[in-house]
Amino acid sequence: MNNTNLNTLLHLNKAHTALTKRFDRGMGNGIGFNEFLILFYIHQADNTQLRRIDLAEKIGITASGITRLLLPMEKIGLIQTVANQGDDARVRMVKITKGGKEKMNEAQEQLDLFLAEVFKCIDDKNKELLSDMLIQIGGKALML
Amino acid sequence: MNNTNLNTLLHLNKAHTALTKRFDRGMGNGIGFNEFLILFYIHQADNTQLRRIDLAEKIGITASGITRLLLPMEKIGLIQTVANQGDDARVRMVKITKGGKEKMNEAQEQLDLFLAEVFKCIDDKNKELLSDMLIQIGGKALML
DNA sequence: ACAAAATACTTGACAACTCAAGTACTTTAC
DNA sequence: GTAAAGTACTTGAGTTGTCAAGTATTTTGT
Repeated sequence: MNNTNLNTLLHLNKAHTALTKRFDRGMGNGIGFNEFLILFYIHQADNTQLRRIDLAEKIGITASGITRLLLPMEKIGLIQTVANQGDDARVRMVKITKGGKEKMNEAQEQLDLFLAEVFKCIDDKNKELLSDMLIQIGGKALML
Repeated sequence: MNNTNLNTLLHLNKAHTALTKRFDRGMGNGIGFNEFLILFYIHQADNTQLRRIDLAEKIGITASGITRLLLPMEKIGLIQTVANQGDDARVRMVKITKGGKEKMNEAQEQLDLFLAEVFKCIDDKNKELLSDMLIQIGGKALML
């Protein structure tokens, strides 16, 4: 038994650490991979703002982790907390600042160039298939 | 522009965190995912022993991280350091103990069951394709 | 209508790393 | 043959999270 499933997980783990660590040392311009993800997801959201808990769920860390990550980001001026304009007084919306948007764009440019190289040898059809499988895997893992 | 490459990375990131966190809370029987990987890779190696630096490279953390992770594992009796029997006095070989092997087998059984469920909806042909793509991606990321 | 459960966060204590620098060996180059 | 560079590892200090527990608010069930 070659244990294909486990080996796939091993390869997924290695690809992930290789990609994120490559980002952290050299592409982020001072921000880490998860900090980039935070900026990116906020920027994509309606009104460029998101609830902390949704952010946590999207990037796969705990609510407490989000609190910890956002604190220095707010001090540096990459994001800002918006007083709840909805009806729920528990939520604190996070919004991206102009400075945060600039930082994100810089990082994304470099990341796009890098990813283009990394994915160059994979054709579009397979790239789509890869994406779909990863979505399925991630979804299943959360359910079980 | 849908930015497919970046989206693929996002899905990869999410699948990875979902899988490893699922392992950490509930399947490891007290050991974390990286600790499991350490045991697994040592067990697979010739003579069931490995250099610390090779272990670090395999699981994608730094040499210093390995030192830090191995310390409590040796205290608990999952691994043991073997005096260098080679010619190089710098290396400290890590060997898996009987207890470590048992712990690994328990964890691997649970992990295999879990992974079988996660990968159930992906047929063998695509699973192989997925593995190959992940290997390519991980390799490329380290080179660039 | 109101107690119980759930949700959105924050906080203290701690785990799992990283980076830079240091030690101890080994290899390379002249 | 020896100085310089490289490799294998450890250590101190800091970062990036986690988990368990707490607060404040909202939802649910009766």
